[in-house]
Amino acid sequence: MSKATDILDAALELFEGGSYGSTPVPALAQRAGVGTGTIYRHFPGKEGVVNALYQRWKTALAARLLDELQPSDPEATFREIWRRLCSFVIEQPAAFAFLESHHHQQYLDAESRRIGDELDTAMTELIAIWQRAGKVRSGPASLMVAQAYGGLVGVARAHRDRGLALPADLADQTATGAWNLLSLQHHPEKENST
Amino acid sequence: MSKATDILDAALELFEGGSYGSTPVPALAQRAGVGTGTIYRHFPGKEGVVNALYQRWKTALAARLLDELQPSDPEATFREIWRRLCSFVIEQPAAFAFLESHHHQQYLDAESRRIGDELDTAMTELIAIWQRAGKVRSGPASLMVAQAYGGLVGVARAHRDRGLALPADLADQTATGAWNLLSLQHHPEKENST
Amino acid sequence: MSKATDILDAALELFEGGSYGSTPVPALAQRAGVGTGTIYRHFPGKEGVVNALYQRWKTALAARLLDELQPSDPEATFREIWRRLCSFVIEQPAAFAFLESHHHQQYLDAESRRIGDELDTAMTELIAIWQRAGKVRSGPASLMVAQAYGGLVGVARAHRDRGLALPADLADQTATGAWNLLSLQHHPEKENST
Amino acid sequence: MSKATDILDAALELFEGGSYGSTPVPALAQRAGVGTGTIYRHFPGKEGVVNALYQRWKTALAARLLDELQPSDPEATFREIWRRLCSFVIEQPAAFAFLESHHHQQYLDAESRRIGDELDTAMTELIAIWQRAGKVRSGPASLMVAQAYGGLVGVARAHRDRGLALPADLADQTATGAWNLLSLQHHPEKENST
DNA sequence: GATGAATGAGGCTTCATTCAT
DNA sequence: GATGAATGAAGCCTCATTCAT
Repeated sequence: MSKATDILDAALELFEGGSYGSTPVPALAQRAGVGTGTIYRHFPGKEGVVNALYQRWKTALAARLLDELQPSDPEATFREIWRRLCSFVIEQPAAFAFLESHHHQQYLDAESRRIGDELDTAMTELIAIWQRAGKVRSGPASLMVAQAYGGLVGVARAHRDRGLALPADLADQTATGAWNLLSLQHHPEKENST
Repeated sequence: MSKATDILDAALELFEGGSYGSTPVPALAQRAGVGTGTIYRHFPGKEGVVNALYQRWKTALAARLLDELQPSDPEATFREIWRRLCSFVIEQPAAFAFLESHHHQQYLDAESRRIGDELDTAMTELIAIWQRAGKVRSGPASLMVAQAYGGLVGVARAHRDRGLALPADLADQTATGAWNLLSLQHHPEKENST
Repeated sequence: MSKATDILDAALELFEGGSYGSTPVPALAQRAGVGTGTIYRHFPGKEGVVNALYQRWKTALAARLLDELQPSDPEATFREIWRRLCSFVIEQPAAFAFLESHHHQQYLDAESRRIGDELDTAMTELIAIWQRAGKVRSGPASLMVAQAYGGLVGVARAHRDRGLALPADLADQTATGAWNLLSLQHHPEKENST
Repeated sequence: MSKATDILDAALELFEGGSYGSTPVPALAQRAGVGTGTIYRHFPGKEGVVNALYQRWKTALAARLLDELQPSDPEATFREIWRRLCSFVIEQPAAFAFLESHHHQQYLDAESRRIGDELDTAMTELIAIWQRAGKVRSGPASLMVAQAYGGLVGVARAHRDRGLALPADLADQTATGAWNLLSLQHHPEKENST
């Protein structure tokens, strides 16, 4: 199985920036240190590689965020999830960037999409529960998740594209702001006045 | 010049989801209602089209955000920019999605990259100024920009990928949270206690 | 349409001997005097070429054998069909050899198989009618067709493979023998004695 | 040497229909119940297998037809050969089909071609002798052999391709017709009249 | 001797670009 | 200026063969 792992590791390096479409299979093989044909002994084809890679890391991310999560009050739970998410981003920025830049791409198969949606759904449902408990403001839960999660995606992309350093206390710097996206009431009447 | 505009409009529809690499030029020509050869009378090639499209919309976005911006206090200025940004997302979600999914792609030329960075830089400098004025918390300005801006990108992607409705008061729902990402102090010591 | 015809003509020359599987598409393009990509503008692919070729010649053969066939007594009708068949073999030996060496090959599509079976069926039914009229001996009609027709296939293959000359009076030399395959009673009791 | 025989038996099953070109060596190995590499311990390669198979069965066929053939008058001799030929077709239809569909294919080596031609030549010379003895009509002997032999090939192909049953008395049903192909005079002047 | 994972040359096909009309 | 048929370089993939086990 070492060859399959080598191939997936090489694929992560090469596909990370969204260059799946423009990376030839021989280039992937060379980076993995195997022959071109070896790719096809371990995966059904190029799409098989990108789907295996997506599933591998999306599963790892979901496990990281949700495994053995202790029940607690909403804000503490959110901060714990956020801390885990930031630790994943810091430890695996390439994998995180890959997952985001390949989300909902047309070459992902049904299983990849299912796994991808599963995490989204779990997060959105958590928010909805907290809304019913009065701990999160009203409004579309999926919009809040998208904004909070997207903020961290933006940070990861800035790291990859422009070399932004990821501080060790990333969670500390961003958790309060992220939680406020969910909990703080907005003041539409005031925002429209000048 | 109507043909060139038709081509760029067709390109926006086809490239939006990141399918630049897998869209054949003849398909672009057909969608634009012109002959294949006509593409090459108006653009140097396929990369020429995507670069022109990127520059067109990045320029439009920058103009929308910054033109005739009245000097005001930081929070009001931020809210005004945010309102303009949300109006752009709502009016041109395809263009916004295109800009994000093609950010820093390898086929973008130097001019496209320059224009892309220009807006990032302008935003980051604005934050830095506000930091020096004590209106924004300390920390890496580019990280804050990345998180706030990325949050809206996440919303736009959820709209495109999962059909999330973009509410008319999107700016109202998100501006306060976004501003807090920049202004609120975080409390690292508390986050580590439970 | 000239290019499509050029391609089919080249394909007949190259595929004739059963070498469909081992003829590269670029070789076919070169023989046809076109670029490799041009094949794919006129046919869905390599299998599309061999199917179009099969249907073209099988249709031509069927038309040659059956069009405007005057009703007559069985032997005269058989001799007329045989004469037409031999004229086809003499005029188009390559096409006849191609049809036989590709009969029932796995890459033939449903339409090709249908056309191929159609001619077989028409011939077998004609024999069956003549059997009921008492003009052809009893026994499996399809076996008789296979033997008579196969005899001419053997001649065509000997022409192709070993340079056997096809005499202008091929029909005269072979028609009586072919008719006797259908009409003469055999004498099993005598054949088994020594 | 059992492994070599297993490989040849598997090759006969797989190559019979003309699918030599499209059958991968690993598939052949699997059907034979041996490892892929084992093929190369017993044969020089894929072409070595098909040539060995061709020579094995062509030799077997020639031996069947000619061994211990008692001198007799031409018709009796022909009927004996024909009876042996039909028994081969009935007992080994796959081998007979294989021999015919691979006749004169380009991947056959010199030895295979020599053995293949040898049987053709022996038959043609027998006819020529009978012609000089006045027992067979005048005309190209190789054409007569081709037609008679080809008739049986047609029957065997109809068996394989369309499921035609091979009757136990195949020789009885076909021998007289086949002999008449050689012996009966044709009547060209009559065939042209109506 | 037997194996089958690994290889890479070569096959089929796509598509960005050209150019005669 | 506009067109789209033609092109061929380059991509994905197969499979005959090898060789370390």
